[in-house]
Amino acid sequence: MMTSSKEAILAAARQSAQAHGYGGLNFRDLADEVGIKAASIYHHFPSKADLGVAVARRYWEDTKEDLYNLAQADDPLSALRQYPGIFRRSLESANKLCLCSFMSAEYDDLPEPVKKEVQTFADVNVAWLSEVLTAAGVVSRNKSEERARAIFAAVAGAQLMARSRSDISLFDTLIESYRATGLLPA
Amino acid sequence: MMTSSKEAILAAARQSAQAHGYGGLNFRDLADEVGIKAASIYHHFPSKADLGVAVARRYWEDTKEDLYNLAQADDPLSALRQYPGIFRRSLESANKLCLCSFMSAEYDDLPEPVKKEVQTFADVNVAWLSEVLTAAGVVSRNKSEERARAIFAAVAGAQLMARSRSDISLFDTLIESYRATGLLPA
DNA sequence: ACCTGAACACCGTTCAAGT
DNA sequence: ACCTGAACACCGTTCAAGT
Repeated sequence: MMTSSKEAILAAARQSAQAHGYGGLNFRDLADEVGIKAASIYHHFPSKADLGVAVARRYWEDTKEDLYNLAQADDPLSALRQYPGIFRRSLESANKLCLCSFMSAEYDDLPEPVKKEVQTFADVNVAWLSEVLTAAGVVSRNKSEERARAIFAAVAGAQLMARSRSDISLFDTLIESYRATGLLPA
Repeated sequence: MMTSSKEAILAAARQSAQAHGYGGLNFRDLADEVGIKAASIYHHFPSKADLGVAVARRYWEDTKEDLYNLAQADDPLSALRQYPGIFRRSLESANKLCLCSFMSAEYDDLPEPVKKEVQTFADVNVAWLSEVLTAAGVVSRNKSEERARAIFAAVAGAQLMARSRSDISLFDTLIESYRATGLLPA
């Protein structure tokens, strides 16, 4: 299976951005990883902003597919209960953060088109949660989006806190607390 | 009222770190703001790591005092209801993030002593919440710390999401949702 | 199309010198 | 004590030029 330089750059950039953010993303290390020179990256992505857009877009596209598969494979309530697992997997993978959480922190220094992709990531999550919450009968349709936002923000916060202690079990405990208090369905 | 250079550096560094993170903090811009030269900062802080430690420590010290005052001025339940206001004020101030949320994202690239201060910030918040939750009779003592962590993580997540849309009203809505679901007392 | 050398801008840091 | 100009080594970013 042949992997193009462009795809290899995209994959490496995603890993780096989840660990070091958009600001911490650097072309020399990225190039080393891919096996080309830093300047060569500019042939595939005209600027760092373009790379940032491509990485963030691919990120929400992949997440959207994961969420779709989750909803296909299971009933709404089961799918909902597995949702935090997506954020857990980032922590399992070298204590990495959701790309869009990191970029939300970096909001002030993000090129405008990158900001848009970050917001789309949130939109994709909220739309999916909203749909599944309604289908599972957890909330009425007119309250589902508000609840979806609350869940998304809280799960992202749990991931951030767990990362700051390199402690996945803390993430699990937080999610359990969200269930115990009623933010997430038990 | 005379402000020493050291205090001025500390204040400016805090503002910058809340907007751009530890990585985005740079001595030349900082010096400009204070009205001295970059090299002069080293007279007060021997290295960037030392400045980072000082900023983070001062940050949790100030927060600890704010929390103490909050608990002094009001009954436990009122104090608890005002807790999210601390995070709201950062957003009001040029859409800034909690310093320690930003540094949690940057965890991989933080000097070890800075990581410690970031964790202390979380500890201070959790200890205060735990105390107030118990005093307000919201939870039993043996469950208060778990609940305190959940609230801290969720409120930090709400601030992060609101920042990514530059929308304080989103923060307010999220907090209201936490109240409606029972994570926070109504 | 795909890649690179070399330059540019900027960073944290140091240090001898100035007040 | 407190500050600075100038320099250092390094690194991210860019572009004109190579194949």
